[in-house]
Amino acid sequence: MTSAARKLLVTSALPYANGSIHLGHLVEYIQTDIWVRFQKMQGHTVHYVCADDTHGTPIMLRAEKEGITPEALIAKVHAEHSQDFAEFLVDFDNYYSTNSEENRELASNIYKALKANGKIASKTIEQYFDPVKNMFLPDRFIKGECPKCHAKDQYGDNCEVCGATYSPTDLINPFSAVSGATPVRKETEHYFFKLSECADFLRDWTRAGHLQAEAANKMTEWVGEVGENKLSDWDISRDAPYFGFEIPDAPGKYFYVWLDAPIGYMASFKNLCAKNGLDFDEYWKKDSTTELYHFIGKDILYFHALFWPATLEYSGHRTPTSVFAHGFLTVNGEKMSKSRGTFITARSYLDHIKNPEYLRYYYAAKLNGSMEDIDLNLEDFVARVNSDLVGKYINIASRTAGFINKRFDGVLAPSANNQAVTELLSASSSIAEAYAARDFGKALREIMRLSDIANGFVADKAPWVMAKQEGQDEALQQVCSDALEMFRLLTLYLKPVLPKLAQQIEQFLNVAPLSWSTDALSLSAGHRIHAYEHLITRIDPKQIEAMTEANKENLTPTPAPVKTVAPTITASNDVGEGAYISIDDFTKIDLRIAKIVNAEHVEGAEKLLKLTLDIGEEKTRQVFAGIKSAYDPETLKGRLTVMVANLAPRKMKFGMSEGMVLAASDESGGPFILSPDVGAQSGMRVK
RNA sequence: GGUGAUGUAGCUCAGCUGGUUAGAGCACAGGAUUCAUAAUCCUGGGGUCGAGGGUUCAAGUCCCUCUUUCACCA
Repeated sequence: MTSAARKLLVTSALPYANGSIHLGHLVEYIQTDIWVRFQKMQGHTVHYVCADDTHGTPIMLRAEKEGITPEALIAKVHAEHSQDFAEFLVDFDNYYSTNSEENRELASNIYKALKANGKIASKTIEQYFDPVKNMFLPDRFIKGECPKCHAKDQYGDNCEVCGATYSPTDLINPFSAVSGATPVRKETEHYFFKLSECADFLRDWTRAGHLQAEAANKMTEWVGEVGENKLSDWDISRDAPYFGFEIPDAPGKYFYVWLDAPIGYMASFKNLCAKNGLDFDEYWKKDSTTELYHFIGKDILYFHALFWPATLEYSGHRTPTSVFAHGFLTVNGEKMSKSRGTFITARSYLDHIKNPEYLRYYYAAKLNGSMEDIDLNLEDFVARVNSDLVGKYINIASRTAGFINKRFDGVLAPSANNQAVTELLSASSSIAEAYAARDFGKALREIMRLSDIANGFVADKAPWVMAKQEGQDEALQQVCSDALEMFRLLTLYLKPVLPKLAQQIEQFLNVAPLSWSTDALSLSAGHRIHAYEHLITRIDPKQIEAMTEANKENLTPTPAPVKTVAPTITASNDVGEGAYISIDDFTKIDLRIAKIVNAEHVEGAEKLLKLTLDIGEEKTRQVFAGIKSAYDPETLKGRLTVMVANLAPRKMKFGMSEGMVLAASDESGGPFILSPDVGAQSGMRVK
């Protein structure tokens, strides 16, 4: 281990100010926080900064939808995010916002520097424009028919049905997801960062050890070999209306959110400098000797390993020391899913499981510094926390402190160099190495092995036998003191992961805050500890059940959730709060009489029936409805009912669901599907 | 489709540059123990290391083909 004090600036990726923090996000913040805490415990100077990523079209449209200003929206989200992070013990030195004066100034200056360096070009391009909303449309806000498989209602960049990728101009019958209008193609001038001219720099940079090996391989694919030019220029401007920073010399043009987002790392740090009197340039100037680390998800490697270093390099700044990418989170082996109840927000976890350190421990046990995805297996989570933390680790104090307090008035015996204690002590450097390498899983495996040694030591010495014998007081005090010394070391080793528990234990042991430099300072003779109280409790599997249950989206009448269609049509949650809708809003819903021509069970689906509906179109519609509990498919065939015909089709595990059948239900029963009166025909509009 | 990863006991994962009978934790079975939040300790069962081919004295570890899962393709 290096002992010289280093200066580190560490970041986690900026969460977008458009939604809540969920367990997937937390992998990264917990990973970074553990690493940062470890580095601080090593005595290094570390600044950990982050911010909300606040710009872009989705934020603008969502604010509009909620009837508030973007500033109000991002302020609200900022408060929520800050609270979530604080409760998960993610200890940022500064949590800021990309919508700040510091960021505006830095983004402008970087842009000017790039321009002065000849790295900015302007070009007229043709883009889809929404004539009703009077705005250019990002790819994700244009929908239409897939040019390959002709699936309807696909996004402008790729088809969710056949997986084809294309540009929005390839879509058949495109429409704006914002207004529904048919977009027109319109010319506009855009500014580009000439990334193509940075290929040589990036080829070298990506291979110079700043990236994990897998990431570097991936970059080679993108940058291309020498002589090959695979990089194209990067479009960094957007037209008004856009929520972001206006480009200094270009009225009506704004920086693309991905330009100013990473600059937000700098801005957050600059804001911290102003508060703490730190020297901004020491960390960002071209030949800085400080270290800069970015923790990110593998999905945004492109931005952090190509755009970002190039932006820094050609604007006269230092480049990152390392970019650490991690994989995604799966829950019970599958992508997080709202219908399975595994799309769990930070808040929901806190409400049900309460203790954030359990999740920190489990994630740490799974993280190894690679880009592999990690799985949160909820059963394993319970078993691991209960067994490792309660059964093994905390048990050491629980089973020995009582003797010390009752028999020796809390006073410890002088530390005797016994073999078990020595072994725990000598593991210090290998555990530190594992932490430094972000192989937290390895560190925790080692720590649990040491916990086993400690428990084995206690079982071997059997202090409870000594307690009943005459003249064994000294030995009893010695054994328990040694066990508590081992407990102190284990607490030190676990502290980056379990900072709050460690703090409580420091109090119980009556010691100063533990750090790596104090590992050898064993509890001295005559040291007095406080009474032991239970510090953590086991997780009841019922808590997990309740949590997933609470996160299950209501599957009735159909699992097509309004939340996952285009952000612009996201329903607000204020139904029932007296919010009225206009007749125009209502007429947007195309309700039709549908004849159920076929109904069948879906293999593997607990709640769904697959319905084939005739609504007078050439083709029938396939709809998955969550009504299995109440209906036998046979009794449905031939019936008429009512369906929403223009609901965005949704890809489900079992196929596409092309609409939604209406049904009534509440806690007392249901679902009950609707039937029209006699005379109604398939395809009739309901209004 | 292309590229990069990935597939090791029921579950979650270790296995470095190829080298003795493939490891851990949980779960399971038997025993011990009662200090401790039914915690702990000892012993044990359980794997053709995704499939097939190849290189080698020797392959989970290298090469080829196929396959699983995931991501990326601006």
